[in-house]
Amino acid sequence: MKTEPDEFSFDDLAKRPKRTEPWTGVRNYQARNFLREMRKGDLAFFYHSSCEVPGIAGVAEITREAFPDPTAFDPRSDYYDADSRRDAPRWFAVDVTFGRPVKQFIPLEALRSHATKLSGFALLRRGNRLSVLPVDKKHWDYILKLGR
DNA sequence: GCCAACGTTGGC
DNA sequence: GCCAACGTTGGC
Repeated sequence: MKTEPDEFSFDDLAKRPKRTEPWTGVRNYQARNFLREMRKGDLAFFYHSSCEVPGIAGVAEITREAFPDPTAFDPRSDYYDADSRRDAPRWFAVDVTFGRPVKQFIPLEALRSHATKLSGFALLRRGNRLSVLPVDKKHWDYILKLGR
């Protein structure tokens, strides 16, 4: 799961009540579909994007499965979408809870340097812009080791 | 349904 | 700030 640390960082997540934050504002259908596939207890890499050193800062846990994204119903929200109605929601959110930091931050550059082992990992695909994307088990395990 | 124009993302 | 890569929009 990607976030711009200037807006909301992994440290910010740790400071939230119950170390939990609703993951709202996803407005891409493919990313939304990945969100909806998440199950309670699933783990996610918390990725910092659009910053000085992009990369993985830690591990988070999905603590609530997909529910209608309330920001889509709020005309004052940047993420308001008049086409998403309460009786037919278009956008969804999940609750994300702080899991643990990785011992060493894993820069995107490091991930790229393991491109062979991480072949097929969506984050490394050219032109990738999804804010929520899947991680294969084998990739997950390999990346975790990079952060030890 | 096509496609040009435009907007956004995100690494560099 | 630049720009490639996409997604979305809207005219036709």
